[in-house]
Amino acid sequence: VLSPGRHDGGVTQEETARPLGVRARARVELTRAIVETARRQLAEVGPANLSLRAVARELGMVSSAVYRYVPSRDDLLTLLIVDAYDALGAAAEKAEAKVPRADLDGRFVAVAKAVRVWALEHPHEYALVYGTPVPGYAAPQDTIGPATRVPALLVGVLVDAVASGAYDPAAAVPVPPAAHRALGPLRGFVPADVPDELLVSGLASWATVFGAVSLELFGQFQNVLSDAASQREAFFTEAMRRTAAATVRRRSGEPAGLSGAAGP
Amino acid sequence: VLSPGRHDGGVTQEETARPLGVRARARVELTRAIVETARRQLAEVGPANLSLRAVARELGMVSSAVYRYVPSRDDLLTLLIVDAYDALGAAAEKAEAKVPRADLDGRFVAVAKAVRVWALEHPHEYALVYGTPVPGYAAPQDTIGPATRVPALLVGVLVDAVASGAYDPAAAVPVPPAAHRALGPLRGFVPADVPDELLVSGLASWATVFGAVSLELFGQFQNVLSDAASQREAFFTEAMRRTAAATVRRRSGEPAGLSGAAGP
DNA sequence: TGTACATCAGTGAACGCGCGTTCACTGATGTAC
DNA sequence: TGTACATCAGTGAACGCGCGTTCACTGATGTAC
Repeated sequence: VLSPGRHDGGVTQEETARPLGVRARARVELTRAIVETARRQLAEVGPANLSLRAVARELGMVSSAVYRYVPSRDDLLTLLIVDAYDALGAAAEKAEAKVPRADLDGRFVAVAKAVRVWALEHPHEYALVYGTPVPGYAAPQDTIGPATRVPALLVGVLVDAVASGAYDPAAAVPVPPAAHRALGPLRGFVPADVPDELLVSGLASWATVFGAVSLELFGQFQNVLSDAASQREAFFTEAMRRTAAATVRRRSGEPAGLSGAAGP
Repeated sequence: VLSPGRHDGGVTQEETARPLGVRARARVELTRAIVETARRQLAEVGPANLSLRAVARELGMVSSAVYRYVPSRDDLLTLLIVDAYDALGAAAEKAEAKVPRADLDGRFVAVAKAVRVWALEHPHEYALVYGTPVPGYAAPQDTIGPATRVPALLVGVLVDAVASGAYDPAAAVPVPPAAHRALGPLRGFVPADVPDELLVSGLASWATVFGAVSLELFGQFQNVLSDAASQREAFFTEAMRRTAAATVRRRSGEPAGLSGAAGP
């Protein structure tokens, strides 16, 4: 019943140096159980229908008891959002790490495919973080760190494209001033030798990944793509390959995915 | 109070040849008023919190009276979904029609910008159709027609790219067999001389458009892009321009947006 | 080692709210002769 | 043109449900002397 989760229930080894007593241990485990159960129910009924009372019911406790462990429904949502970002980020990182560093397109495609697979396996958790925001819920600071794990991988590919010389910054076409200014916050995380052009393309590719996953997951591919899972996967892979080729652009002269296709 | 809407309340001139009596006219107008009010409330509270009772309240009628006009909450949602698709489709068509036919990139960018502007102006209506599906609601057949208006514009651009010779089908790189098979349903609407490659790129661009809009609307660009509306618009435009250039590919030798950037 | 007190977990009832939908009924509007 | 009947709009009450959150309370576990 008390399966291990990804949370500590607010009591950490760091905070209390001495070994945990019976009560403290029970608190940690019950908090985990609550989050775990909430995640299970989230997967069943979706973010909108997730309720504290139902979680309490499944755990055999009275609804008010949950408030000993979680201050409110919103806080429970925050825990689940952080978990979802972390799980998705971990899946993407694992997939990306398996690809040789020099294979930039491969790394991008690996991230994209990992996102898609995770989303198909956890549709409601995906919807929780990338779908319509839960009404009345405002994401606190805690969520922004975990949220950046996937984008960080994509930025890594862009950085390596420049570092390895696969992309030639000197050939970059400048973006309009207003668009340049829009990139301000992102500049805080990206080295200056990655040109604006590459950032814009990178963000567009990010949009392509999540757009494709969301369109598929939210049913927009009905009557457009076949229902066969393997065919959809093949389509997605092909689309991402071409997106990668068009994003991580080669230096002049070298063959480049889509560009190469336009050649003689 | 009884403002004109986009619905007819189930009683059309075609069905009843004779001029509408007082009762029939009142029925039409009240049904319109209900849908109109529902749309207003949708814009305020979002799809999840839309309720029949609240609509009735605003119209000064008792909640059960609404059932004379709308069979159930789901049917009301369907009406709103159809309306949203139609409104978005109309906005996109209007913007696209202003661009010279030969300017393929311009047509794509016009559609993309229209989608974004409409989405920013009607965030909840956008979420209703492109966000997380409403739990427990299954979209009926009525919605698939209106849903295709925007994609149809993009397909039009692809078709014209081939027809005008801007894109050379002979140079197309074939897609893997499984991906080809995935495109089956879409093939029903697209001429055979549009190669698979172009369909894949087109769908990816579609994903880029809605991905970028959704990421922005659902808050994923926080800490990434500046908050300034004009800068965000400039970024979006630039991203879409480059996406268009990478999608509607030129025949060999001609300068092409991003490809041109890689040249000497 | 034992005792007195403080802390905490969990209970059960309640508050106040909102929802979709049904149903018997009244009274007005339309229709057929 | 007038009358009898059928249709329909809208009412008001009710059913049955679920939710988040608060609060006074009991009883068990921990802590300090």
